[in-house]
This record gives sequence, C-alpha cells and structure tokens, in this order.
Amino acid sequence: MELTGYGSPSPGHLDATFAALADPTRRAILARLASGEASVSELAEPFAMSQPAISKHLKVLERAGLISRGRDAQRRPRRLEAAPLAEATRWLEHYRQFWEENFQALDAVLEDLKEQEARRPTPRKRRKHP
Amino acid sequence: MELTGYGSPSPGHLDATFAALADPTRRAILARLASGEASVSELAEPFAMSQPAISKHLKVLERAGLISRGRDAQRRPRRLEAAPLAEATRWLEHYRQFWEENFQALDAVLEDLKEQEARRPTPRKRRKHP
DNA sequence: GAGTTCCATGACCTATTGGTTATATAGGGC
DNA sequence: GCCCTATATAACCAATAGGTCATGGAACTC
Repeated sequence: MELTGYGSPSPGHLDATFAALADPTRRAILARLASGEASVSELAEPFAMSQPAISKHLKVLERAGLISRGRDAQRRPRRLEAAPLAEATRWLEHYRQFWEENFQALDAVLEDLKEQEARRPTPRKRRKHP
Repeated sequence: MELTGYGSPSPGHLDATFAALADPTRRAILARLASGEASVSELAEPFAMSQPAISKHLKVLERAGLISRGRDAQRRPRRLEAAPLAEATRWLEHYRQFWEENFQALDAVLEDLKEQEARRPTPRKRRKHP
C-alpha cells in the first residue's frame, strides 16, 4: 500500500477527502479519533443511529484514507490517518494568502473610494461588483 | 436575496463547504475565481459540460457562501468569497498539530525499528496497529 | 461447544447529486 | 420593437448517499 506520495498531490484524493469531511457524523468521528484510536462500538456510542450506519461512515472515511483499521481480538480499532487532512489543508492554504489579502484589499478599496468620491462627482457605466 | 452575510460561521456551513469542495469542477471554478471575478460563460468555457450544469455548480458554491453574484449588464459575474474557506481551514488546523506530531512519531518509529532489527531477529504477537 | 460480543455485509428504501435538453427571462444593440 | 447574448430554470434521468433491518462470521468466555 502506498502512502499518498509527497510528490503527487493526486487530486482524486481531494474529492474523497472533502466528501468524507462533508458529513458531521464523520467529522465527529475524526474528532474522537484525534484523541486516540477507538473501536467501532466506542465510536458508535455517541450517535443516535445504528451500528451499520456507523460502519458505513467508517468505510467512507477509510476509502478516503482518513482512518485505518487495526485488529485487537474481535475489535477493529480505527486510527486517524492525517495525511489526507494535510493534503486538504495544503489545498486550502493556497487560498489563505487570498483571503487575508482580501480583507486588507477591501479596506484599501474602501479608502480609495472615499477619496475618489470626494474628488469626482459622478462615476460611470459598467459597474463591476460594489 | 442578498450578499452572503459576514456574520454566521455556524458549523452547519462546514457541511455545505466541504460538500462544495468535494467536486473537482467546483474546485477548478474556485481556482479560476481566485484570480478575479468572472462571468458564467467565462467560467463554463474550460469545461466539457453544458452551461446549465455549470449554473448548478455555481448554485452549490453560492449556497455554501463560497461565491457571490454581481451584476454587470446581462452578466452575473461571480466573485470568490473566502470566508467559508477560512472556516474550513480553521477546522483542519485543529488537526495540524496532530499530523505534524504524527510524522515526527513516524520518523521515530522508523528509527526505532532499524535499531531493533539490528538487535533482535524476530518480533512478536498481538500486534496492535503497526 | 454454546453463547456472547463485535463488527461486516446484503437487501432495501428514499433523497440528493450531477448531468442532460428544452425553455424562459433579462438586458443591450440596432 | 426585434433580435442577440447571457443566464436561469424546469423536467427528466441514472447513480450515489445515507439510513434502515436482518443476517453472517470471527473471536472471546465459560
């Protein structure tokens, strides 16, 4: 089995990763696993749904590479595998600069508008976004 | 209907945000919008799918608060709204510490294995996770 | 070996997703 | 007013998602 290579941010994984993260039950499961591995029944206990439903969620998480399955007697403890989270984070980081700059830029634009409106009385046509 | 409010980063939004990010077409659209606002037809152009399909994707992005709609003549230029991305990133950041530690731990384990294998010839039973 | 615990899987149901085509609406150019 | 461009919307369809209940199977307990 191959760890997602460092070199190949194969975007197919992002699909599965983000899809897995889109469900609150699954996010809660990951949160639980962040504090250590846990058996299926332990993971199921907080939720008002059947064990098979949890197993399905676990399968989704596993196919996204977000968890792995161990074995300990009858138990199949799940453990968090953070690599896909790292990959997803890297994708989002790509935008961090953007939104941070964005708020600064917004301020700048507002300043600019104040100045310009103080000078020119009427702006013109083809408005872009306000 | 108005601009997506600045105010409510409720966690219900994480569902919609991650779900929106789970599709490669939508991620590509966001990437495109990171370099400036664009009309629907501009956004649709790179893709081998119909305009209504793109409009549907845009609706998903909009309901997730990831984009907003402007108006310019007949055009309805979309603009990136990074706030939900920030929220998603914050959720993931929660795990950053975890996976960074994890890789350190992995290194440590690998070191350890090298040492141990140099000494003991055969390891044993009741494996928990490798 | 019989029962029990833990988990996985199959069959089923409904709602949602992601695409299609066809049509409607809104605004600008002439 | 008429047509063209840009976008939205409706109706439809197949596939997937997220649950259910029932059953199966592996591994411990006694």
